[in-house]
Amino acid sequence: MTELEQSIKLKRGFRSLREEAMLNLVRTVDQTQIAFTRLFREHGITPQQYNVLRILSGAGEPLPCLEVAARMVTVVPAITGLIDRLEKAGLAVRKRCADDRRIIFVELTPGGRGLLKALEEPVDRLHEELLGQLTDTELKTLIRLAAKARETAEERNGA
Amino acid sequence: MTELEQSIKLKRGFRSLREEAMLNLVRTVDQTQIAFTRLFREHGITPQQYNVLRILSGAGEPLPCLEVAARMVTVVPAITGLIDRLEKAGLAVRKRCADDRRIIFVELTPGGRGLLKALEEPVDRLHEELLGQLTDTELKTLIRLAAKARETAEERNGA
DNA sequence: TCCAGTTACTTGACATATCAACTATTGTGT
DNA sequence: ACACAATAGTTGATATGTCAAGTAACTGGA
Repeated sequence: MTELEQSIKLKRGFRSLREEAMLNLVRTVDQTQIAFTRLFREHGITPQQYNVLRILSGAGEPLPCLEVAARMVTVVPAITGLIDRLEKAGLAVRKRCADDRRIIFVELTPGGRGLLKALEEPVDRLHEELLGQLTDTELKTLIRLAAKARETAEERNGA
Repeated sequence: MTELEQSIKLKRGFRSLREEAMLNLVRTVDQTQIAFTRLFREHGITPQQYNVLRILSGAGEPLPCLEVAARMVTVVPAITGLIDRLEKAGLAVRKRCADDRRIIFVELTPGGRGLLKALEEPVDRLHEELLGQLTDTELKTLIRLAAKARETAEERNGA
């Protein structure tokens, strides 16, 4: 396909097919995150707080602060305030490690575990609702292409 | 185990194919936005500020504050501070409308226009670099599936 | 033992997003 | 003309993300 043919097919405002793809991805994630943010807010937490709870639950054991941050896309300093707020909300607690006093473990409280349990079904339902129009085949294609699309970025960002 | 499961070190699998797709999308957008954020920072602006400049440039004329916000995924109150900072940086200016004194137009300054011009080539190059591994066919598929994936969300969010 | 480097976090400054509430201005109905 | 609703934006409180810089604790080598 020539450059001209390509440019003709471009929707107004996009400088290239790649830019169009990028902006489509960003908008899709933005829109879906808005829906999840609202769901979480109904339960008194933010998406990031939910991520921390989910990671702690998935690990099945207390994790060091930085380990939690590493499993999120979150930058290190941000984890401090995040855990501060979870602690204030009674959903998690900090526990200093006896062996290495630099390390501070984060642990789910029963309250945190209960909230996660209560969110399981609504979260599943929202995933179903938001992506319900896509067939399994389409979902697999989307997963494959999204993974391919971030390969270069992950290398550059040192993932 | 998929690449994403490895990279975020989930011990249990995804709860559903839809969740896997969702987390893949989020992860991809996060990673690519990190790269763009760095590029913009080298030029002294943030991704959001770039978006405002790009919208004003695309419109070709001054736009009301809320019109700018409407063209972004940005919530109304956030646009105020965003424009404050652009104004302070000398990249845009506010101009009160004479006909309807409630409306405040935002306009690019020559400096803002110049910055956009300087960013054109690096931004194109970054799009090329990040998504260069995807063929045109794959890009089109990705665009189509991403659009389909956000249909429900946009309806729910009143887009 | 002591010091320099590393590691695990925390803090501070700033940009942004969210919602609710507020001001200023305009339009509308009576 | 007056009361009230609608519109355009701003402000304030809170949550989060970014980087740079700081603190506390461990580690390895002279």
